[in-house]
Amino acid sequence: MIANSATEIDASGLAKSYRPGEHESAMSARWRESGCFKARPDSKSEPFTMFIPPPNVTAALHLGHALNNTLQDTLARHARMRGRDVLWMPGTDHAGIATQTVVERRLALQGKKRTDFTRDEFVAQVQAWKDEYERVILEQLVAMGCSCDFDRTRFTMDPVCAAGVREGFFRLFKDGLIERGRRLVNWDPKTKTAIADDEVVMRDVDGKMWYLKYPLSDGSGTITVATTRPETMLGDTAVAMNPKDPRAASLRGKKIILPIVGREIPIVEDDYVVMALSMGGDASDAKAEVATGFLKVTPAHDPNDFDIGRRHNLALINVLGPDGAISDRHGWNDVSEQAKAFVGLSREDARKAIVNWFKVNGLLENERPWKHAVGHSDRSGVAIEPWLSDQWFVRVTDQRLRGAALKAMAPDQFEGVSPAGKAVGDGEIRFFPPRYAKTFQHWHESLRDWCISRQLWWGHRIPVWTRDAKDEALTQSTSLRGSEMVAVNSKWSALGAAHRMRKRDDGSVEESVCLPLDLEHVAAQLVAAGFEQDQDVLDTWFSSALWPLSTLGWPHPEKFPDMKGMLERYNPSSVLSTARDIITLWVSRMTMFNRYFLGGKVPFKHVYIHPVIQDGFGQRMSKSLGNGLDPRDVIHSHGADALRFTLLDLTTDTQDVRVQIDMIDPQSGETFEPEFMRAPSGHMVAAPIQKSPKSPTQTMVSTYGAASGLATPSAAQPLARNTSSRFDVGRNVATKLWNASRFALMNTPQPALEVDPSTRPLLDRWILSRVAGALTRADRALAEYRFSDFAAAGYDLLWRDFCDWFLEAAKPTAKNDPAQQCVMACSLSAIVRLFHPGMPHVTEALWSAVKNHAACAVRGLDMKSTDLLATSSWPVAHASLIDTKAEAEFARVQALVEAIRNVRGERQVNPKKRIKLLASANASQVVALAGGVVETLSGVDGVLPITHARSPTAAAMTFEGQECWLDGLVDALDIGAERARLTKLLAERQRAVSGYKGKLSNAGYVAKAPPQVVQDTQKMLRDAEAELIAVERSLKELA
RNA sequence: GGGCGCUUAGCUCAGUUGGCUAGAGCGUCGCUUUUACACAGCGAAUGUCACAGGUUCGAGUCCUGUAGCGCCCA
Repeated sequence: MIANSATEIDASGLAKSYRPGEHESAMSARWRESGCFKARPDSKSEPFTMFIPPPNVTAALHLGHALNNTLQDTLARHARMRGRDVLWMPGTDHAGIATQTVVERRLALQGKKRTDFTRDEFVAQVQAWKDEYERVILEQLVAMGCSCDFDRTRFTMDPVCAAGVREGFFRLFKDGLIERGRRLVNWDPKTKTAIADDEVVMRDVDGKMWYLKYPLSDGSGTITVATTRPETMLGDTAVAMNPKDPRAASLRGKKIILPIVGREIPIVEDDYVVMALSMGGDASDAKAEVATGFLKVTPAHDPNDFDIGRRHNLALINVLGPDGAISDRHGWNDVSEQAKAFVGLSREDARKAIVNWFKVNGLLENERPWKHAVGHSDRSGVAIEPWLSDQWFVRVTDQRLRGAALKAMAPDQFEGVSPAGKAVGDGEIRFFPPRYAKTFQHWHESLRDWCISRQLWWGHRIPVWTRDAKDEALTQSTSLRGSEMVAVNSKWSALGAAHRMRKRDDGSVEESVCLPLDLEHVAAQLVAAGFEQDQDVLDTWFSSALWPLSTLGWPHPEKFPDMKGMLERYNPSSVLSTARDIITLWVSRMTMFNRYFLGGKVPFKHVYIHPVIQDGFGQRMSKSLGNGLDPRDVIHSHGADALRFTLLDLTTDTQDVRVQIDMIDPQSGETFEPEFMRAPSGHMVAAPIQKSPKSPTQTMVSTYGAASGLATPSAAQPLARNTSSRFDVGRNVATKLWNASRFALMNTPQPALEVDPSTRPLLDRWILSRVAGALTRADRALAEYRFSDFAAAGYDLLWRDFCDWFLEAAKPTAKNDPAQQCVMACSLSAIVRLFHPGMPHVTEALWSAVKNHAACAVRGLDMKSTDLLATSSWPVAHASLIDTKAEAEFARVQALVEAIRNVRGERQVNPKKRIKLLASANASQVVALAGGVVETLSGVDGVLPITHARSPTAAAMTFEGQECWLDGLVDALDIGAERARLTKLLAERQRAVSGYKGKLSNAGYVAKAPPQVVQDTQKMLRDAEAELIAVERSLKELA
């Protein structure tokens, strides 16, 4: 019959091979229909909770997401099988700047701008983008097998989350933890918005150091300042020097006439100034070498100068506009005739023009190349501009926030004396791997206030209404200190709003009213009274920081029918699994907010930081390099379980993981290693055009080629998708699991009995002990978030123990031994369960057949079965199942089998050839212990005493220091080959003997090492010596 | 500049209180298409554990220093 043999069902009840595509969506459907991923708030079981780090709706999930979600799902499924009530909360993040930017970029392709639309129209466009990608993301999670409670899927801007954001902002505002201030922010002149410190990436730039001469006002000469930013000199309000500088005394009290502008500015003395090398500067400081000892001070355009300005009470003169161009409309009032020429120039043009002015006027002393780090916007890529503007800040440096976060750390992970007290939540957060606790701690110790306003349209609009103070009496009665916002009592506060006032830099007074959600109707009254709602939206991380609260309906879960009791039950969560760079952006802020809003409760008990996935060259995967992998492509080429298993296997806790990129030939479907080249940026990338491995005339475009625009995919030259042969491991495991299950099931027709392991032969006791050991190993690995070890526990049990030894050894016996069938079926059931958290689809597909053996049991191995594997129990092995004696004995069996196989392999004997073993005393004993297993596994069909006559072609071997012979291996002896084999063995034994002798001749070793270690060495020496003698004798006989 | 890691077989990585004649997977080389699996089985080869010191009876493992790589924060 010519049938599709792969789909043919055999005696096991399973198809002949596992094809992921034929099972995955069916399994997903079964899980969904059963509702088994739903949290059970009413259950008595202990909850196990995770909040998914909500992926940005900017794009589909990449391999890093696949990794993190695989790890979380493995934990979730493991916990579920162990009877926990699992809530894995899914959702997505609106990702303010990032999403707005992708939509604006798409509009730009159509020649349109954001400002061509009204705010509402534009937001609707972004919303459409969000809907599309949210759907894709959720589909990807389902395709990967993630067991999220999808009915509870949240979005950071949905009404439930928005209510939390609104309340969080209101409370912080009311409590004085949110304030407005004119500060230097990281301004992105391209997107025209402020960005947070951690959205700034430092990049080394090949710039220049310019040396500008500034004349002293008394005409006594000039001093030279060194600067990398000459264009900001228009805003200089002082020149600073180090008080220790030898020239300080003679310059003290003098003034400078600022060139171009003509402004008279003081010379101030400040320790911050780096002294010139020639004036006693520190030779180990690279800056001393380029420094002149004089620093131009521009408080409005440099954070360090801002600090100097504060110390010396200097004026802030802002000479730049929001687009980064020189402007006289943002605080620069003393524009001279000469300076007017520079107004309106971009910062790049202004730099050239200023430098040129100094050159022309003989005031440019020098210029030299200077490599230095410049902050760039993570989003738009342009250099950020420290810029003065009114922004909203959360005072995270307040002890109620920062202090609470530090106190949350587990005391033994805190460096120094832990501040944790006995309050709720103190000392409860633990990091895995522990080294990341330091990152968390250091971040808080050097924290600055968090700028939360963004000049965007996409996001949570700031719920504050502002106007110039109008109520004179109220203003008079309020004691305004500096620029601090002060709470006032008013008709608005009487309604329940928070009303605060502050004095602006220019002396005018501003009043702000923040409305909680339930006072939304007051907004109209505020507007009528001349208030205007703030135009800005909140930093994305503000809503993310509330994720563990807002997704559970905080502050009013009673308003949402399905959230009753959820907050109390599922917050804190069990573990947060996330990426390294998120510790500062997210972990910290969730900790501060959760503790602040929930009476000290921490948002999670454990924080697991997963590794970063890199390409084969150790580079981060990125769209522009085209070196990313789409999980959907891997699922297509290898299957979801292969993807998952491989990712688990790669996740060790010491190193980031490398996944080298391969390509799929779109014509043949074949995977091949592409040709790489060095991109102009210095990165290694796949060459834009690749040749087909099958037919070199056929070409295709790499993802780098398409991303860089160096090649355009077409019908003749299609785009080649990325994959990686790294995922072969996972695919192979799925296949092995499938085939092993089929074989085991074929050999276990109807075992319905309970077996007492102690009545079973060595082989059976051994495999059950191995199952128990693997379960212990797997449980411990997951408890410590060592995912690679979890994967290895399953792999070793399945492949090495169950397939290579147990199934092979049981082949001749199982068919006629119901008890052994029971052991086989139960071991298989345990293995399939063990693999389920990592490889849910293939195991669930197997379960339809495996569960039919639920009637058999092994005493000491507890397993409960349900219709679905996902809800069946995790196997529990009692201590009685661990049989150290059986393991030790079986290790001897394995050693003997391997010794025989070694000789067979070396002599290239056909595996089918049956041979005779002339066994030593120990070997005979092991053969007897094994009850036929040695013969089965080593192809021996007769065991004779060592004294038995042997043919001239027999080969010598040793076992446990005793000589044995194998006879009947070959028809004619190749003396040369045999001599080579024995000579090699001889050298090996000699090396061993001298090694052990050396150890034992060391008096210190014998005297100080533990007796057991010394005894072991002595035994190994005795065996090695005996074997050496045996090999020597064999060699002699050969000659 | 500060912090955190990493450097072990051709490649990717394990190696949990120091006991190791250093392991796995892939790749390589033999033998085998044996009725679970060639996405397989059996066997083999391959390492001055980055380098230099130190502690110790004993160091891949602990300490110090050097070099290179990576990430985070300035």
